[in-house]
Amino acid sequence: MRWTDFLLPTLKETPAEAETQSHKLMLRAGLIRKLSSGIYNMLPLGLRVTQKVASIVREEMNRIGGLEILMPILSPAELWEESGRWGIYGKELMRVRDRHGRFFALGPTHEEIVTDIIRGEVRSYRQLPLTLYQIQTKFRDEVRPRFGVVRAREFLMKDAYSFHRDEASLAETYDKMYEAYTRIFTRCGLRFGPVEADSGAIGGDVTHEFMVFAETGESRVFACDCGYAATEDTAECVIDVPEGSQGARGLEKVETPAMKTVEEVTAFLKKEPRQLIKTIVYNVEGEYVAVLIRGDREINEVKLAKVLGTPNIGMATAEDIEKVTGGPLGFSGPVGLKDVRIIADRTVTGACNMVTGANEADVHYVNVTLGRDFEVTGFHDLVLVEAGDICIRCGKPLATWRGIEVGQIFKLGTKYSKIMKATFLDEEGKEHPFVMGCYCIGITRTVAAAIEQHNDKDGISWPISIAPFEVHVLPTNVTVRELKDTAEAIYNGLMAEGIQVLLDDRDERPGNKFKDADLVGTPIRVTVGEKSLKEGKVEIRMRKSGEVTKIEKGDAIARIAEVVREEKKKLEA
RNA sequence: CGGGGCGUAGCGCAGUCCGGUUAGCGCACCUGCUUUGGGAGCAGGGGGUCGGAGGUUCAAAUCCUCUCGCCCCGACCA
Repeated sequence: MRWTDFLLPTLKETPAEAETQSHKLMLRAGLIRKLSSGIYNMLPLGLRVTQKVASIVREEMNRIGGLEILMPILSPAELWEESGRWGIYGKELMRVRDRHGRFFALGPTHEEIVTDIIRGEVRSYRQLPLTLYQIQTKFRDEVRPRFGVVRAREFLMKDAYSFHRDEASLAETYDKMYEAYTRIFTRCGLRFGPVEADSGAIGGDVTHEFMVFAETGESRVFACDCGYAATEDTAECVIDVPEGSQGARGLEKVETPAMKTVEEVTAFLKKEPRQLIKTIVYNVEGEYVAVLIRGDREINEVKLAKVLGTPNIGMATAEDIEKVTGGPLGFSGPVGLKDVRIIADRTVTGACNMVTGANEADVHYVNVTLGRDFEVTGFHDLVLVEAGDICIRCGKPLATWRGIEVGQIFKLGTKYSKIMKATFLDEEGKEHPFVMGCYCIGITRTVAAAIEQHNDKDGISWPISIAPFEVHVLPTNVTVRELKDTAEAIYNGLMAEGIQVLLDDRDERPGNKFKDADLVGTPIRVTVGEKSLKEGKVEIRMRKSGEVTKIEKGDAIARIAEVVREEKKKLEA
């Protein structure tokens, strides 16, 4: 491609709206332009990268036997009502109405639609397993679109769905997907990690998220050298449980004037936060539940929601707390608490001689002991893991890092097939619901994640597998005949080798061209300038290392083609 | 939805508090000349409903009311 025939609008200054490196660089290097909040135009350069990522994904899906299909973006409300998600998906589901007043959803994901296809077309166990996938625009009315294409309201996603006769078959496909995902992100040149995760609105029990390591990532992950890795929502850790209740001292009330926080109370009583039990009252769909956790730890609300069996939980208001406990906010405790379900984190197991609120203003209890002074209906793992906590697999401390979630794989089971009555017949003619899995990858998000990992002060530095061009040919001055002709010859020669080349044939000063070349980030740059050409040479410069080698003009095409092959080889999975 | 901030040329901004020339600067763009190895110089030029609507005033980018959009922080997720 000749630059002068292309639309590649680079920006010297960063638009004010951009916060993260990937967003800034996608705008500056002319990959995208914003149309509206969370909605982007994909310019030619951006599309080239997106399509490269998509084709790597397609190759790997096909390799494990996936069949590509294309489902419509618009889907009738009835299908969503059947699964129950028309109601529970919430405001994130974009809805439109046709001229007859019928409602449609703009697909955020397609479980209902594939399930509908399969229940119509597949009758026999002989047709299983079956994996269908598509690469398509998805819509989610995000509460807060952010970071450009990373959290957009309209984005490109690969979504695959597998159908099985039993869990064993699902497990097999799940493992193949896991490996395919590993190959995909490796081929894209990303540093990433699969982590155990929460299944959220899509449902199912077993699920892994694929995280690309990035400082600006929205997700926090805990990981251990032994291979254990999980998101903040699901991470578990070993809790040091104190000894039993021998040595319990007598329960006592103490004055704690205006001291509401753990820090205030423990400092006043000359105790450690871990000697106190926090009591947090939650409003669970109109009912109140008191949740106990040791004073030095925080509650993980995702775990709590799972234990309570509903995502609709929130902290009770100050007024509700007075009503429920009889005391003001900040002085709640389990002792004498009536008519409220009390559950506790494992840190409360064996609680002895602890401090708690007394459910009256400015008073706390000391020497509170489990079993003697209060009871709980159950112990659960509700703790929010922190860096340094102990790994449940190997006993070493957990490390923490941030990541961008680029894909997730789920074992759905029969959640959708049961409710939508999608069944097949086994050898004995017995009817069973399909066992399902679903597997997605954010294609446009992967592009952003790649930039987030591969950039420096000068711009993007693409892994060659997803670079919009493999080689950037840069004549320093196109008004000089010899420079122009040499550059053109190399350009044509490389194209004949099947290499994707961008020729900067603009009549610009060299400085501008160098700056733009670094910004756009093509991995290999060939500089055709007067200095070297006098000696009959051209220069190869690697974008990532800055390393320059001079080569004979006559060897250029063969040598460059070789460098391209070497670079590609490094990213093979 | 709650909290904070911003809308002035394609991009980045000043001017707004304290109303008063023809609304300004840098970059980008067009023409010409010079220049050509890391974001050139000179000269000339084009481009604005000052987000929108209403109001106050002799006079509004500037003051008041309403409204729309965008960004950031929190609850969501590929």
